[in-house]
Amino acid sequence: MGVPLYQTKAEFFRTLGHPARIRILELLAERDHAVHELLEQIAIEPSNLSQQLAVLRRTSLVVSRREGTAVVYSISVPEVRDLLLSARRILVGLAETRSEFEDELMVPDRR
Amino acid sequence: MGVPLYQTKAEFFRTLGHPARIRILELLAERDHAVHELLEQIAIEPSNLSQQLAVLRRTSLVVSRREGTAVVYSISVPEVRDLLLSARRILVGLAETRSEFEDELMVPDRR
DNA sequence: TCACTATATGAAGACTTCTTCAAGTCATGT
DNA sequence: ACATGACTTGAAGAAGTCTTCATATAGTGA
Repeated sequence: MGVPLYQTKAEFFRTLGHPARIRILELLAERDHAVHELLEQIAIEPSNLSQQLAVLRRTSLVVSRREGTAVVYSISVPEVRDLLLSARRILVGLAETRSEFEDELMVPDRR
Repeated sequence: MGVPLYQTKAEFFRTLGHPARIRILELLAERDHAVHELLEQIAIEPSNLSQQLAVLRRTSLVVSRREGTAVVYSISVPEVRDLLLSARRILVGLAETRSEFEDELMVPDRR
């Protein structure tokens, strides 16, 4: 309480605002992954991956558990899937709008 | 198209990652607003508001038109509403998770 | 216990984003 | 033409985020 919702929302979106973190969430949306599995899919340094996982952990978007020698991550809020889908839809919409606009620019006199 | 989708998505979420921009989108999701109307609702300096509107314009999330002496903004992608709702749902979920956890901390020995 | 692999953390410089200030544009009424 | 109100823009320092490096910790098997 105290912190206004729009502030919290902004912080939330900011934690999604990084390519590696998006990829992590997309992979975890499919199924749980150990850190070394994420590392195979995402081309960044291990310590950088760890940092990004830490960001996601801080906001409780993911949780980790140790399994023997590996650490396995999973999404803690399944609704994140909807959000990522929503975002994709919006981006596709924006891309279309933009390319229509570019068409007009390319063929300006054609009705 | 060159730029990978997760990169584009990250940029998109980053443009949502600011309290003023969230408020702007929420207000515009209700109805179109002139800049001076936004200014009444959002407590920031006019030039700051303008900067934030510029960010939203650059990503084509909003469009502006001049109406006489005023400039009126509107949302260009209606799906943004779903996204904001999705986000709210997730945040509520997270808040609940966290407060359950805090309950455990406060009453640790009680089953 | 030691060496090894898997992962996390702290710190620092590079880089980006914010806020504010000063100055600029654009319509309107006089 | 000018003054005014409504907004925008560019620049600059402050504040925040990224990436990398060095170091730390936790299991595992020899």
